Amino acid sequence: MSAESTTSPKPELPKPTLEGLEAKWDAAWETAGTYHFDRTKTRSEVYSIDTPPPTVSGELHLGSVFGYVQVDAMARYMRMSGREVYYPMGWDDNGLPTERRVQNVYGVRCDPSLPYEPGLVVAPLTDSKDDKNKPVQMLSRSNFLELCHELTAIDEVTFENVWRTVGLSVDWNLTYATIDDRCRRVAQRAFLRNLARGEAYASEAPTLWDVDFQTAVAQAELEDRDTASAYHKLAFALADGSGVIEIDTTRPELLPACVALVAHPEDPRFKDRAGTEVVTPVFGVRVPIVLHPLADPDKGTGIAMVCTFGDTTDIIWWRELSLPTRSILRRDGRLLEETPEWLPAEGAALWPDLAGSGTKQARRKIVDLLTEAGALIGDIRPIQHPVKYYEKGDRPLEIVTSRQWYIRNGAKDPARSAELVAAGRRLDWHPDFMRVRYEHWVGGLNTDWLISRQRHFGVPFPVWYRIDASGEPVFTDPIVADESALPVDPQSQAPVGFSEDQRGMPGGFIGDSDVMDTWATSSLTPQIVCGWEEDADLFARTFPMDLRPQGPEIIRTWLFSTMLRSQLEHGTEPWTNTSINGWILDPDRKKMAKSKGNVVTPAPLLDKHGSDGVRYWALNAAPGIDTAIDDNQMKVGRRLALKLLNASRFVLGQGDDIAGAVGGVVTEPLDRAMLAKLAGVVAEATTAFEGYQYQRALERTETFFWNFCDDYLELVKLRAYGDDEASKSAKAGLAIALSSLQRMLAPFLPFAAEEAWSWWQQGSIHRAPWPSAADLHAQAHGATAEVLDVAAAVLAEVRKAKSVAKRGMVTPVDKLSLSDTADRLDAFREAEGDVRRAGVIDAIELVQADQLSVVVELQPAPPSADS
RNA sequence: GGGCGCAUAGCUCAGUUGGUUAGAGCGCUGCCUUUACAAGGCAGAUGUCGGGGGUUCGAGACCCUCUGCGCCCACCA
Repeated sequence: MSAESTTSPKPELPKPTLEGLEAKWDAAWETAGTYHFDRTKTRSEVYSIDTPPPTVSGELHLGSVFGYVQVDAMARYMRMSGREVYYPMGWDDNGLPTERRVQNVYGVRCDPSLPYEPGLVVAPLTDSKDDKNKPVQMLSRSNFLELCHELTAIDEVTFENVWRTVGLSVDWNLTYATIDDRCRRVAQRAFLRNLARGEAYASEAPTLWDVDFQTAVAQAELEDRDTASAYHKLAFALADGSGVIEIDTTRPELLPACVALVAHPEDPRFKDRAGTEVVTPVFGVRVPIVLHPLADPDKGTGIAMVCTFGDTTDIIWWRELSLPTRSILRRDGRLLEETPEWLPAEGAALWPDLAGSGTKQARRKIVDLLTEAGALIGDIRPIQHPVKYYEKGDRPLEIVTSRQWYIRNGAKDPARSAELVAAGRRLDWHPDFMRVRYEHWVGGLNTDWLISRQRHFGVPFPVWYRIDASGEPVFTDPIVADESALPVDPQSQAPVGFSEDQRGMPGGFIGDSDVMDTWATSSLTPQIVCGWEEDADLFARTFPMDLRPQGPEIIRTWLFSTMLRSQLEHGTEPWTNTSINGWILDPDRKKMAKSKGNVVTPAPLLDKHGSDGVRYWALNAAPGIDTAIDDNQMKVGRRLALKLLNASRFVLGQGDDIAGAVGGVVTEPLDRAMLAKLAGVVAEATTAFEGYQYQRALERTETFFWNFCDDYLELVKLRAYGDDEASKSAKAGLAIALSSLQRMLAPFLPFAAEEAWSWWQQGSIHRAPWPSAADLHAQAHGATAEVLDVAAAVLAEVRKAKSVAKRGMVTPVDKLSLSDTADRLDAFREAEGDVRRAGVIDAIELVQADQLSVVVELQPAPPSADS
């Protein structure tokens, strides 16, 4: 073998580049089925992941990429460590976000009273003037639903492309959408079972209501927003004519709905007046003074106006004090058209002017009336106070009475609540402190889970109601669908024993017109993906699942409700682990949110830094830890990926049979020391991954890899040239370490790792076995890392001396004096030849001493041309 | 009002059950085109570990307390 053939990189090795790796390897993995689930594996061999189905609404944001990449790194580690990973992907396309998006994109609204128009084509709105001025187009329910399906199908393709670009190792044969047939079947089946067991029930009750979307909302979907409001002090005349009682209210427009005044039972100012009556100003309605401990003597004037219904406390007072119901709001948030029958003549006379007003308009009018009547005392005092909103809504929630479906969630059942807390404690949480949020939520529930929504694009309740002879629906005894017929649409299908022409007729039936909230379906993702009641074989291999990854903000919704459904249906936890990702913060450390307008989309960053670069940034954050968006970290990741390619290229240029060197024997002390050190890093990384601490595995691996490049590679590269035993040992060391390092970086940098692996190995690195610390230890033949540590330390001193002297690294060293302990001098002697070559050192003097000290005498600089 | 988390270099963050002189990257400064890598490499400077108490032979880490920030929850007249 000639000298040239071993001293330059082989020409056929490609010039390392990160460009295009994403598309290249995504296609290759798809073709090879690299991530296809092997369903011959048994439950103990399988690692199943309950992937969060992202809401399909336009664009993914960087926060999603952050969380999903962290899960993917775990999935890749699990796969390499020998588990068969079950990794599906879902799309949450069911529900309000999709309806809202369809309304905006196409300029349409749903009117369920319209007939279906087959073949109707609706084009998305453009930015043109014509489209902007176009009136809203009203569509039948079926046409509207068709558009929902059409748009989500487009969005799902976009989403899948992003996920493929960031390298999620999902099995793309295993996708679901929360509105698809399978999900509707599972959601309806689970509901029917809840109903049969008494866990689901319908109830007519006051509920929080969004007047824009015209639907009920659940406790979990509420958020408080600080909202401008104002105190109005109103005078209520005592019915016996002996004076007035003043109350403060922020909702004067609800005065016609006032049913009582309430004070604290111990409040000396009011307790003796309990049972007496006052007269509402302007409207002249007589209402009682009542006592209840929730009335706070320190708030306002210490006595409050109870209306049906101004806030949730009103509901409690109304229920516990058996007050009458006097609702004045319609479901669209406007005042009733017809004059309320409880108003006396004086109040009734005012109504025609108020009827149909929005709440703001009504407030102005009633304030004017109060002012005229002299019943508004003092100034209106503006305040900011928290008001309940639907998290996706724009106007404060109102409270209306309506018939809704609920699932018992422990809010009214301490035993069930305790079971749910206990189930949460059997889960392994990553990080553990997130468990507290779950426990607080379970403990703080005050109503059962309201699952019905008065919307269109969702899973229908699979029930119908008989219509009695007088034409009224009978809600007490619903007709339920048969499980074998699911999914059903009671709006378009008749129940067994009836025909479609009996719909709405006396003696006939009507279908339940509500749909389930999205969470009522997504709380069943383990049942959906594992084939509950549809694929018993798959279910046995995948359920209960291993991991539920998700965001912290949906512990109260998704995590809790999934736990609840699984407990109710299976009596078990749906998974054994849950990992909760942190937030993405913008560079000012503010949470990224659409409402703040600081959302960052992933595409430009992926383009600029490459998927491996973006992944590196995301994977530096531990589970549950918030992270600021940081371009620098992405650059560092990109550089690490490029370094992996370059180092691989270099090692693979060390001979024709470098792949064979993986099976070689490492004999030289320096090489053995390196493998000993590597074995330790593998052990640490493995332990870290098993504890879901992927970021620690990355940090340890990365540190070793840079030291490997800076020190070990430099120390052995000259020895590796050649064909003697020492050269073979170096090549074996290089090959074994490279193979290990590529695999250890593969979960983090799947594209660069696969590219470098493909240069010398068969098959995908992502199906290659995770390196074994024990094997590496055996190959090190009992060595410790000391020889490498000493040699690297001395080489660093030599480099430093040259750097301080502002000389090049190839500058020869005339003499090196090394002082150190006897043990470390012995270790140094083992690698003396390597250090001598790497540092270009002539003479070496060793002096026994207490600690390391190095004196470097450089060859004198040649006379400089310009000095 | 209650709870959880965070506070370490100019910036972003490590620092596992307490244990030598607290680390990395970015940024900054200097040097080097060297045979894998100049979109690179090598090297250098940089800290009252938020404040105050306490436990301990020893505290960035454990306890108490205060301050600031973030998030979650809460019946918000």
